[in-house]
Amino acid sequence: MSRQPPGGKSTKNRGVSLKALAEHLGLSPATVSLVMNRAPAAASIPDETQQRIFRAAKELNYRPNFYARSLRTQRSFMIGVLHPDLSDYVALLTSGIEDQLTREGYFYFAAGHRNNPELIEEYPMLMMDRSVEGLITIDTPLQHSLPFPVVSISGHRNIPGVTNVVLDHRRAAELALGHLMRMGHREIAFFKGPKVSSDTEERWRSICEVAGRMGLEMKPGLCVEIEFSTPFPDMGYPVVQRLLASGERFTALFAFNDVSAIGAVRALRDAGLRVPEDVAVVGFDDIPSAAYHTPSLTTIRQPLRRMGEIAAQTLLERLRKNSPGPKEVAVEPELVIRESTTSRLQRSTPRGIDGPVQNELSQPV
Amino acid sequence: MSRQPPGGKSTKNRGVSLKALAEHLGLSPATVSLVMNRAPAAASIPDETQQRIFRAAKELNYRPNFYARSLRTQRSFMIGVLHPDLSDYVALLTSGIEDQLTREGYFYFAAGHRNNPELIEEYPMLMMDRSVEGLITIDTPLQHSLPFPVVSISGHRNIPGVTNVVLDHRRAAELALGHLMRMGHREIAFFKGPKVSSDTEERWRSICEVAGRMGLEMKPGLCVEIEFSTPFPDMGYPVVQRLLASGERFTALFAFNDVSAIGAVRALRDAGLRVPEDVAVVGFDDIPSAAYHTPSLTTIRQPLRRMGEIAAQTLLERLRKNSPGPKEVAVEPELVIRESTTSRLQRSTPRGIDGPVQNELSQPV
DNA sequence: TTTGTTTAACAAATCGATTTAGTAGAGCCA
DNA sequence: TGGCTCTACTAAATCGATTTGTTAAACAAA
Repeated sequence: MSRQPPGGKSTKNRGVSLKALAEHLGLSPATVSLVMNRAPAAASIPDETQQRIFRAAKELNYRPNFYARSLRTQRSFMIGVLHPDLSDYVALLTSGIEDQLTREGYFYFAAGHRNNPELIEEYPMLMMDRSVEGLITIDTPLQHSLPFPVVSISGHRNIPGVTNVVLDHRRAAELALGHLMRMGHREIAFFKGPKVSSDTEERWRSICEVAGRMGLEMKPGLCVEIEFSTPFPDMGYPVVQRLLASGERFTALFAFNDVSAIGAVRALRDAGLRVPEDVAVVGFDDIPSAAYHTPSLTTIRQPLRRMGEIAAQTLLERLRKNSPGPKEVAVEPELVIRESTTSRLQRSTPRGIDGPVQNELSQPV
Repeated sequence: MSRQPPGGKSTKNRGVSLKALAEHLGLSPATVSLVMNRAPAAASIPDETQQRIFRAAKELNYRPNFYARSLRTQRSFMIGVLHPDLSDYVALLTSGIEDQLTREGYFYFAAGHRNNPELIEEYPMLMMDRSVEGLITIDTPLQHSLPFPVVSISGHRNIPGVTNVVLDHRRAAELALGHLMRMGHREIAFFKGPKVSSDTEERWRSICEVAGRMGLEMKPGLCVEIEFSTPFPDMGYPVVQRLLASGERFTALFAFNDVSAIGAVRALRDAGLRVPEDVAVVGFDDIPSAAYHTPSLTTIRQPLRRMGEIAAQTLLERLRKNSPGPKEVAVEPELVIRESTTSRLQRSTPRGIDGPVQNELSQPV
């Protein structure tokens, strides 16, 4: 609370203050402030004086002290962004968030909690200390309400004051399983996400439900759980090794996300299996590199950039209106078919993240 | 300068102020402040009173107003981080930076300029307005000095007040070309990076120089320039298409970075060429997914996380000592040999980012 | 001439801390 | 009693803005 590192007063070399500017002009700080802020009260000040003020401000390169202003106005134009780690997934969301925030003059603090429960608890407080006006959480299990508006991406808890931006996971499961079943697969292995990921439960529930509805049996031996979470493909590798070691037969695999799918593909190939000929693989997210892998990944696309934009817009809207905002905003997934589920002859050139290949085939292989 | 979005006073619901706390205790704000900050002047205050203060602070959940404090002390504990875009490369660096900053109670603002010169000019000013104590730039061509300490990662300009954290590009070129030549390659194609990337010039110069020294001819027809910069592999794809269209023969390719290498591999394969059998490919950076690609990428590893840490440490050190700091800090690259330059029989399992495969072969293929 | 209104500004309080320069009272000594 | 040193605090200035309530002067209306 009172950490106070030594020395260093680099904030000192600031330019002129409002007072100095006013003095230079032979006016009072009040007048200058009113004019600079185009306050209604400045209406009575003659245009000539106003121009004089603006000119002097430019000339002396006057820049208002943000802290002094924030202290007085109780507005910080700061948003906190809390995530587990800077993965591809988070980076895309953050791009979308940043776009919208800067558009309205906001900046953001980002912080990675690495799934450490203490940090998940502590960071929102630290951000509050720094007077953020609101918080966006990404894949972060918040435990309780906070004294400012929160928008949660892929959070699924029902917490007062928190707006959830969520993917329609049921639809996602339908797309993935529908595709695999149309391709003739019946022995499908499933990755269950790591416990720390807040999408895990919801996604798994949806898969089970949809599989049931489609009459697809989910063999317990083919359901494997990812035990740890990293932003790197080593997340999926050992899981497939376990699966293969069990001897259980399967012709397709629905991974938890693209990153684990990539690790899975690697493990399959290292075991001498071909993708998609021996095992078809479906990822989740559609991160940019999914289109460029070999084989390119069939995946359930989350509109990540868009989700980030929506989260930021929703938060700004809540701040503007000072209203509780919606409990939930849903976005729709999309099936992107690429090589990892289709045979060589049928595949086509990947077109990067904005031109997903959408030529779904209706015949099983 | 005076943008003032409407309404919303969500910063309002703050807890007790120092004054309120002092009143509650029947003491003056001065006393409470001295004790809370463990100031030397608090030495004369009896332990019992101190405990009383701490207890009350905890009880009323007193949290100092950061802006008020910053205004008074002229310290913000804020650092700016400026980058082109949130790529894998940037994400890793940023992780390293964040680690070091949070360790000392600093937060950071991140902003992506997307290589827009106006934003490159404007963002440092906006950050100054927000009273950052220093700035870390990543792959960003700064034009001039700034009124606070700056550490630049992969910046190569010599600007007063800017410490450069740079890779030893000569060594990098030696590692890459040495490896390719030992593998028997003589017709090597080269990617020259996009003009906007600040590493481009230095890296290219080093390659030319080392090639000359090694007696390797760089055919103009095999030197292709990447025309645009994205964080995605579509950066390398069209370049290889051009190269192939030119009809010039080559057996190896040294890409600008891993991302463009991945795009290149894809283009080669789409053209019916095998990697590494027909064309060997070397990347640059060693981003996490390089090890998981098919084929896994041989690459020149930059210790990105470490570079981020070094940048942050250097900046904090400069702030602490209020000194200009070193002009330059160099870090060493490392050759990581994987499948994209070695034939199938010789390859081994990738071990993720921390266990690079180092069994360099001395026989040409 | 008096009153009222508009114009063009300013003084001073305020936001919530930090920090310097004091001060009232106790204790001790001569 | 006076003078000195501690002890345990506090008053008040300050950081740099914003904002409310006045005010002096000019002008218009009665």
